[in-house]
Amino acid sequence: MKYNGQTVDLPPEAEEVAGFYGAMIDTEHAKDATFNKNFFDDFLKILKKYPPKNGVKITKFELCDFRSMFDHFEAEKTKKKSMTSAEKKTAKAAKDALEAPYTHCTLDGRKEKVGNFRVEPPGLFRGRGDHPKKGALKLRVRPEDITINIGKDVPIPTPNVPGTWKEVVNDNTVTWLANWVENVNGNYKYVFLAAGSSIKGQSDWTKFEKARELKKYVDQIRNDYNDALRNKNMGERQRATAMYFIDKLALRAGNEKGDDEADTVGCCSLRCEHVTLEPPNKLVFDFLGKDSIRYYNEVAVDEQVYKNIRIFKNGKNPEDELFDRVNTGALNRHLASYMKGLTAKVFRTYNASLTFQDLLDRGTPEKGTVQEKLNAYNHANRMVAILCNHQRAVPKTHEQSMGKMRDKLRGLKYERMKLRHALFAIDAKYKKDKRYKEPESDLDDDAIATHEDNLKAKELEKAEKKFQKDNEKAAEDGKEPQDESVLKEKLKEIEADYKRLKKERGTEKHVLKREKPTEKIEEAIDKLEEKIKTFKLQMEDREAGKEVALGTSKINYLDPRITVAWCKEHGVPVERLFSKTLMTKFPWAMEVDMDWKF
DNA sequence: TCCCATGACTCAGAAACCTGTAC
DNA sequence: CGTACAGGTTTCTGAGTCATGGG
Repeated sequence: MKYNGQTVDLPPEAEEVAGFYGAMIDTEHAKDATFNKNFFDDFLKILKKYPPKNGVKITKFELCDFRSMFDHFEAEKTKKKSMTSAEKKTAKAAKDALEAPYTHCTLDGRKEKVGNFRVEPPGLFRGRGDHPKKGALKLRVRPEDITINIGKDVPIPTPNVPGTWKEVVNDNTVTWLANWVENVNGNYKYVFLAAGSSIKGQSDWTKFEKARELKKYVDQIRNDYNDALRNKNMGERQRATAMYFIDKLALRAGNEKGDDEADTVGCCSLRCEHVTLEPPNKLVFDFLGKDSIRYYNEVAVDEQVYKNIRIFKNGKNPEDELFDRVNTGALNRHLASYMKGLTAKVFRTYNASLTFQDLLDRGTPEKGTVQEKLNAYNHANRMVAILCNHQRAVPKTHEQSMGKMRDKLRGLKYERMKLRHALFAIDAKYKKDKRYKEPESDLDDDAIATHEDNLKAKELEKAEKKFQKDNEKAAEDGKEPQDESVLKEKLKEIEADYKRLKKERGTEKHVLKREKPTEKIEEAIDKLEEKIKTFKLQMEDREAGKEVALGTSKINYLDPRITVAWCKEHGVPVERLFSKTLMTKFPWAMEVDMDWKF
């Protein structure tokens, strides 16, 4: 790196930290003031211990230049990319062989896959949202930091780097294999078994069975909280209102958070500023939830809920707690009084899976194609993801791919228009036919001209390419190449075709290249009509789903047995919906029969 | 008895990686 | 038939939930 234009000769310990930042100068993190401050504070501490060997004094972040480090990492990436596939394969095999001893463990005599067997490498803490500690240096973890949890009387594994374990315990009441305390927030980090392990599978099954059990109690719970919405005791009334939100809106419980964390909220920790009243009965929620993801929802609510929120907000400041007499502990204890193990998060699982089952039952076309059924499935999946507010960043290529789709749609409409005009040219009576009246609204003369230009350009290019290829082939076969005039003739033909099309513009008449009887044209229009319709739907779907993440609900909230049973009932291969990892995550769900319901 | 820190687990989106497909 | 790249899959680790236990 450079400082104030001067090259800095850093010892490896300091160079590593500078490199962590250098690799990130092109990211959003490097534009964040908190991130930069935290990084630089920690960098200075490291520099104090490992000062530049050439005596440069680093004191100001603004004078640091990490560009050369960034370029270095980019070059490394490019080098890696440019390896031949054979080289990549060898490199991967070598890495796999090195890691093979650590990927599995023995649990009760069975071989089980370990999830995160690599310890987290050092780096800069990538806190989400306005995390006050983002950018802080996350230290390298050494054996001395790690506690391992193994069976009694089994040999103690040797660390793969020099050092000795912090501690070796034999605790069979927990599922972790190793843990350490991370230095930035003081949180525990664990090595667990993989998602497909027996332990995780068992726990997943329990989770969904618990959610199903809620079905037996949910009516009573709803009756009770609806009554309690009017309770004279404000604590009870607040709790009932909170339960209403957790149940109807699938909000998270909302534990209290500290000052050293990002300011995010859930149900119990909502502040007055997060909910506004919109007469006569609408509430507008606007707050940052888990991962600092915005929750925005305008929703019509029960009249009494609306009144309650007005009462709870009365006389309070925006930054005051909306439910000042409710906390997650008390709420969960209340829920547990209905059913053993019932907590706020069970409602999310319950409502997600039940909604999904219901949408599938009502929305799957019995006689549709597999694709149509898959569309119904994805739609149901999306509705659940929206309910749970599972978001993603809009894909970088979204606008581009929408543009391409719009072009394609215009192309289809153009084709349909030409077919209609062909009918009109044959018999003017078709103009009166309702079916062919609909004008292509987004196909004005300009659009048509552009489209035809594009088509022409493509055809010309294609013709040239074909000509070249034919000649190459001829040369290979030892034949004479075609004369240049053949190509010229062809190009001329194309030009003439488009000249004709240009003349047709505005006449509502078209002569097909190959003559067709009117029935055939009508048939073709119908087919095209269908194609346009489904394509439009596809476009709308893509636009509506650009910010919705489907994976989270599929992995965590939707009982996999719903999917398996649905697949069996509708003859859809499960592999179309579950990736390899999901297949290994849900082996316990695969045997249900087709009429299983959540 | 309550409250609050601790600990262990699930759930979350981004980034890295891989793969199928359109050209 | 190779290649580029878009979109799907897997990995990574941060951010929640919630039970427990000790003061």
